[in-house]
Amino acid sequence: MCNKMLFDPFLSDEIESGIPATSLYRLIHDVYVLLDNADRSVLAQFDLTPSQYRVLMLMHPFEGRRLTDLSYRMLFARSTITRLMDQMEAAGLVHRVTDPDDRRAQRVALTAAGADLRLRAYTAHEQYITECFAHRPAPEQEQLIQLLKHLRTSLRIHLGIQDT
Amino acid sequence: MCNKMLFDPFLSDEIESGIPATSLYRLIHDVYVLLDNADRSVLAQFDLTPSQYRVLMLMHPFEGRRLTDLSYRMLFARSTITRLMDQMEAAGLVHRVTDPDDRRAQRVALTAAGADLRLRAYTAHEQYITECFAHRPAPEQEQLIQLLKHLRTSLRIHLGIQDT
DNA sequence: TTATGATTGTTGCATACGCAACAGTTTTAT
DNA sequence: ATAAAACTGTTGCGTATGCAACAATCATAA
Repeated sequence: MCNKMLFDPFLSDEIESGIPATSLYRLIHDVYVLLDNADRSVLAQFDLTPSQYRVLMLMHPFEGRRLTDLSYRMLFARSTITRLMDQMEAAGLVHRVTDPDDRRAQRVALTAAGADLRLRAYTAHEQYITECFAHRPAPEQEQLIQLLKHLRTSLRIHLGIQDT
Repeated sequence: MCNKMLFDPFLSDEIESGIPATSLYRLIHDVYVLLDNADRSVLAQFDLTPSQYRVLMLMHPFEGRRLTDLSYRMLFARSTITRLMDQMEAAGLVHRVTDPDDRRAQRVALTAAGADLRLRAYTAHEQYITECFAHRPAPEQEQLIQLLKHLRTSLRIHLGIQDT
């Protein structure tokens, strides 16, 4: 992690287009990278990587979740989910249960410790994120949310299905 | 890469807050991931990874750039830049020159092949990105750009300096 | 001037992730 | 009923990245 105030990952001295799509793309990238870097430090306090945090948030508090289900939702390869679950199971956050209806499948569910960490991490993370955005007025945030929701929907439709 | 229409990385059945900051955070994440996945396939046509593409765009067409400079701009570790440059030098896209003013430093500059690829990749990528966003009306795109610019500035200020 | 500290790029090591292959299981087609 | 296809989770392997340590060089202080 190498930060100075100079962060400007896309400023090309030559190609600096005024093309809206490219500007938009760069902005989303920059904002994501900034947030991701910040995330890491907050979640490290709970010994969680961003991926572990995300999958923790996806766990149903009571029912188990299928690994494949998680991989679809996170856009991760199944093997990555397997390893994430290995880690989190070793850390005592989740436990695997074989699915009674499908003997191929596993279901992973939160342990008590997992549910506890989930809540604590969420609380801290949510507070941190709120601070990050606190410097922009509330109506602006709301407007951004609406616009990004439209964009996300549009992208999901436009970028159809691929395969493993 | 494991896509189905089901992409929903943050939909937690239990914790689904209406907190604006969290929604905003999730949206930015989701949009970034969608775009990043799409990126990869476009850039692969030029044998470029997203990182290689980014650093290519950062290269000055004539002058050399310091590796440290690139690492700051990309928020990458210096070692990562070293290896990126190793690859791109091997591919004949850039070449290293020792800095005459500072014998510690290297400057990397585009080769003719690098400049050529840079332009071709940029053109294709820009066109693709434009298509991705084409489903949202232009004024909406402009509005998003303005809001994200504010946000990026705010984040850069708020998330100050760390160190390696 | 010299000694101490900072900076530059590189390398070794660890981690996170995707892809391909696999065996076990279920589903579908014939 | 059975063969073919699809799906599930796992493992091996390759790649991308960060961190820590390092030598060479520069900058600063005494």
